[in-house]
Amino acid sequence: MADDSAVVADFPAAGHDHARCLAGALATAEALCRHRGLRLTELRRQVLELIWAEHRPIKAYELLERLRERRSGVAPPTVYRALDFLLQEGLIHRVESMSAYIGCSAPERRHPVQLLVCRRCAAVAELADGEIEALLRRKAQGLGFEVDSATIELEGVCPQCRG
Amino acid sequence: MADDSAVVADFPAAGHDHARCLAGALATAEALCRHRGLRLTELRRQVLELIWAEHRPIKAYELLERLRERRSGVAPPTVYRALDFLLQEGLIHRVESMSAYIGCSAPERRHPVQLLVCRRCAAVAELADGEIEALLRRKAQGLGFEVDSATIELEGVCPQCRG
DNA sequence: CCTAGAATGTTATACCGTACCGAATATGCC
DNA sequence: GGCATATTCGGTACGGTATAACATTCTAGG
Repeated sequence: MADDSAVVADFPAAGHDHARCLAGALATAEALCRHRGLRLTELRRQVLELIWAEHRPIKAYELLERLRERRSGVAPPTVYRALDFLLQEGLIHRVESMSAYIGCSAPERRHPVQLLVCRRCAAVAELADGEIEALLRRKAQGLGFEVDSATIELEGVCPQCRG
Repeated sequence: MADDSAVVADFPAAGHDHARCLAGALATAEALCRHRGLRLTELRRQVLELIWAEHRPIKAYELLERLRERRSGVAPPTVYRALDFLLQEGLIHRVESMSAYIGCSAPERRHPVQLLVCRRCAAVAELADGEIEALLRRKAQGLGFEVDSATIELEGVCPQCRG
């Protein structure tokens, strides 16, 4: 049980209940914002919901389309502002290698983030592995470099797609 | 000497000789392409030269501007094609977090890449650390995930900027 | 209420990257 | 050399990503 808490979100299994984890994520976000004195407005909540509904990385302009089915006259800045807020509060992550966004599975605490992205089905697993974090920090320190943040993304094939 | 070869390129020191490492990089690229039976055309050589001349991550459209000072009628695809070739052959790396490109300091052999990017001066150090690679692979394997490639970028402050 | 700050609406534009097609150039074969 | 073939390059047009700047609306607190 040395690093049991490292896996924040495994790849979704076959019988995985989407609706349930969506509801859970929204509830957590609501609680978290209340606790931090922030406003999870209707817009922000809708964007977060659309992201979790996908349960895969989703692109900003895809969100824009979906949002337009619910609200009229939504323009890019509207989406990007909501994304900025959610990123800021650690409620979502940006997948750099895809220019896309995905819900964070453990937003209540700040944690290092390592993403495993399947190149077949685009499913994502999320790690918050302290051992990786520590090793990277140690290596950087060896060069006198002080790490502020890290982008760690592994592309490969998930267990489901390996069959 | 467990991991002495991990640091491929440290942050450039004060008295660092730009011209020399540019020349070295071009010579290496030339040798490497000859060895692989590939054509380091004038265009590709010029793009590689512009990237190394900067010695910092440089953006595609910045390269485009610089190229236009030497050639007439250069359009985006011209630059991107050259970049694709150089990326393919491991002669340069893409810095995902900046949408920019930087020369690889050890192109002769394929290696894992970890980049340390200074958020003050944008200087970059390059690691090819097998220990990091192995740890990531091991963690991924724990989830049944098979890693094909990785994007590892650390943002922070370099020793020079820390003063 | 009233007001200051936050959030959102709206327009326009900058930046990053690619599909596609045709021209030029290099390479291998006779 | 002359020819067919494949690679590379020029150039147009466009699509995807993101933000600047300013107007408007909403919200919380006095």
